[in-house]
Amino acid sequence: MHKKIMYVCNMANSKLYKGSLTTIILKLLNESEKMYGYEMTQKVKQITKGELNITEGALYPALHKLEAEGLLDVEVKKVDNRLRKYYKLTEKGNKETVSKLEELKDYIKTMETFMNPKLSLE
Amino acid sequence: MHKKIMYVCNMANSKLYKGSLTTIILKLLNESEKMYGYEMTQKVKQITKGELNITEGALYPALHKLEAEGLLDVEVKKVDNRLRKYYKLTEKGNKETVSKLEELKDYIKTMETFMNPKLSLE
DNA sequence: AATTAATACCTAAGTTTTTTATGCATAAGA
DNA sequence: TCTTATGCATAAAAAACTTAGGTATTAATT
Repeated sequence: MHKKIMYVCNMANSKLYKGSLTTIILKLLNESEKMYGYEMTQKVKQITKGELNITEGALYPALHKLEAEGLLDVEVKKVDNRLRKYYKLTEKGNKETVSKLEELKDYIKTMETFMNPKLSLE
Repeated sequence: MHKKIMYVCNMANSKLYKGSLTTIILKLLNESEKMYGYEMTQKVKQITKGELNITEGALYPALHKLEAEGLLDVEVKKVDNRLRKYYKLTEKGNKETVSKLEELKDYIKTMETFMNPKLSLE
């Protein structure tokens, strides 16, 4: 009747993943053309070899928000008598993806500056 | 009497910096031995050429938390009749810094996997 | 001389994002 | 038959940050 509760490892135990979920979703859709939520959780787990597990409690609200903002389009399909909600990027979503990936690059560059501060200071 | 309100640019307009403030603080103290809060905001602005501005509303509570966790020690000094609270890493803080920088490296590596997914997938 | 900007600390309300903990339903496997 | 996997969802709580104040001293500008 009741589901067994077992949490594995959310967001790699690291707070750094906070704020990057949107970027991850957009990049996944940029690669795969169309995906459904559950598929994204599995794909991320696979790509990162289990290091990064996005939780459904974070994912679904995020998808709904992106849809409401006009960045994603949804298409519901029934496969094996089970519903799947396929998401894909809109025109606006494509632009936002480019911008988010730029931000990620900038973020990484900035944080690497902190890692090797000697290079940037006198 | 009243302070002019003028916000410049918080956290580089990017949500990605959420969750990285602690890492930034620890790394700054790892480099500089001891620093005070206001000095940190200026240092970060300088190092990132204005791209990243940490707000005091985020910084001070973060410093208090790190102190409460035993990662930082405080020493109050009066300079020019103005108070400064100098923070430095404790033994525990040094270890946490190593661990946080490891996490940052892992995070960057993982996110770069998303940027160049062809390399990691068949 | 008076106002503003800079230095230096602080906090509290509100927002956003994520975690945690559920809920429902079907299919597959042990 | 019971559990795991698939697939969606939400709601309360926690966490982190933004926004918007506040106090006080010193330096710079008007």
